[in-house]
Amino acid sequence: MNVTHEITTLLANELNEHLSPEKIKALLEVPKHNKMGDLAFPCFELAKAFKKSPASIAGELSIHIQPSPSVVSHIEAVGPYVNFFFNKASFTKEVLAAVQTKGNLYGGHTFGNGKTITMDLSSPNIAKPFSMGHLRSTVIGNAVGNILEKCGYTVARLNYLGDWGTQFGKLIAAYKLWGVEEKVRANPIQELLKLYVKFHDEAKEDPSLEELGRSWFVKLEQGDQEATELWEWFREESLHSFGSIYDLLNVSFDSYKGESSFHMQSEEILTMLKEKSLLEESDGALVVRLDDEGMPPALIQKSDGTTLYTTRDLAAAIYRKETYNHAASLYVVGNEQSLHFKQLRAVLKKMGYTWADEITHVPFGMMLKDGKKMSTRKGKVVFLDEALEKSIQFAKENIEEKNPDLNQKEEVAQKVGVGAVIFHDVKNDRLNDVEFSYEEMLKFEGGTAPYLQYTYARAKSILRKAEGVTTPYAFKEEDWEYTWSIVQKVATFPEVIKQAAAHYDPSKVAKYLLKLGQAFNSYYANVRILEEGPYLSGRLALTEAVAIVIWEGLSLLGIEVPEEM
RNA sequence: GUCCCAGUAGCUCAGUAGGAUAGAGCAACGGCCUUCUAAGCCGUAGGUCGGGGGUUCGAAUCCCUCCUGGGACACCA
Repeated sequence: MNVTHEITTLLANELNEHLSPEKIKALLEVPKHNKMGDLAFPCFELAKAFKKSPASIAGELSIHIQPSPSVVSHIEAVGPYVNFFFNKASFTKEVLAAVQTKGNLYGGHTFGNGKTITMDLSSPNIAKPFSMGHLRSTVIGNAVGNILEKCGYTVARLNYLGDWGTQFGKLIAAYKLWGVEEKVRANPIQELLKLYVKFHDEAKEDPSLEELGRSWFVKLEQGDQEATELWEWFREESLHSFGSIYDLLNVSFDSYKGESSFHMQSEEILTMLKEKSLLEESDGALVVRLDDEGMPPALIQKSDGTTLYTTRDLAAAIYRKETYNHAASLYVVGNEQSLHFKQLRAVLKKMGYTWADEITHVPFGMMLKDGKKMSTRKGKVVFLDEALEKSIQFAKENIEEKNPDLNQKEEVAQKVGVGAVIFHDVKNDRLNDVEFSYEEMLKFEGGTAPYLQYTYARAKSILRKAEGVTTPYAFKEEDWEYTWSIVQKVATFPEVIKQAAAHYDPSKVAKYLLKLGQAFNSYYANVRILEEGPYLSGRLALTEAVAIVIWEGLSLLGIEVPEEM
């Protein structure tokens, strides 16, 4: 896999006065079409130096350079490009050997060096149903965490529960006005949501309700017994209900410390801000001005003396640095909060924390309903547990139709159904808004998790029938088109992981897996794998490599993979 | 009003540290199951890359401007 290195060196020898090896390596690109080889060197930039056309430079280079035939089989000048064709046999051997020895560790890196990265992810609000919106943070965050771990980082997943704030004052007020204990006990989340929605509806007619809600929050922050008991009850019920969703999604956390854990520190924060003369009073509230950063001021304390989101986030950020001594602190939170995180970082910096730069907001687009943001207040949300249930049910129907004799149908249906939902959420660029649609989510063909799970199951089915995978890695001449397409992709897995980690972008892994899956399915349809003869071992090794990479790739995305389906 | 994100095939999206004929998947149409799981494979059709300028040998990609959609912008989170 050091073909690139070899080619770079040869080019550098030829061009040492004009281009550095680093520059050459950066210029090398993978051609768009297979017929153009495996690596290409564009000669445009050399045209001025040589006072020749790029095409003639390419022509000359292609003659002068003579790589070892065991690495590059031949070179072709096509227009302004020098195209290199790898020695497929030796390259393939190298790739397959690497996958076989490393197994599921293939594609990993060590550059993380054990350094700790904290991740704020999922962070649902208590007393509200887990919505499709929170799924994004959970699933994207979890996948990013897995990918970072694969790169050698230690990841601390922090579920910073939305369990504090004025909204709970409103909820308590609503419960006191209209709540029926038995109803809430029987169906806590649904009932609490009803109360919350009702509160906002009624508040439109009767603005004094807002005041009532705020006053209950004041009581809560002051430790009022009745308020605290109700809040604790709501919180407990919520955690219970979230737990089953996290089990289903196969996500776990290192901490469930929510916002409520940090409002007590607000006094310290205020003191520190005062000492640095950062605090200003404005309309009875306390703010930190950020004009010099071109930002609106950050509100730190409301005029009724209660804390705000930002106050608690400041305390939490400091706590995280002190507790985890992180090298980076990621916040997997919706794009609509980007101003908040800019302010958070700016305030921390003003407070003198140089590590404020370690804070990185990893934003993602919204889950939309009818082209608009979903709103809990208006009751306009899609509940995740319902969506998962539907998807699992659909997976069951598919099994009954396509493979009724399958073992462990329930378990497989769960993996497929949940996998489809997760994949649907991570396959596209984080920043894209997603219009929620069951039709889209319950698609089990084409670019979906079930497609990849199915591809894996087919590969495993073949490997089960074979008597183990051995060498030699030899390949039939007429199969190379299909074989090579797979080998190329398997070879780039490590680079894909690296890119995904660098951009905190799991969709790169998802896209990559789809390409690999397509290549293998095409191979499967055109090449008979289980055919006795001198090439059997090579085909099995290739099949195994694909299975390993798909399994590992899906696992990184947080998707479980059944052995059969 | 200010700032942020986005606009690529009928739909959902790739492709952006500028590069060779703009790619997938759905949907449509036509093929392929007496042989390794048809949740699959092969093929056909489908595009003034939102509009207009500019930089460049070369722009979906960089700059300017306009249009459209969404979001954020002081006592919600």
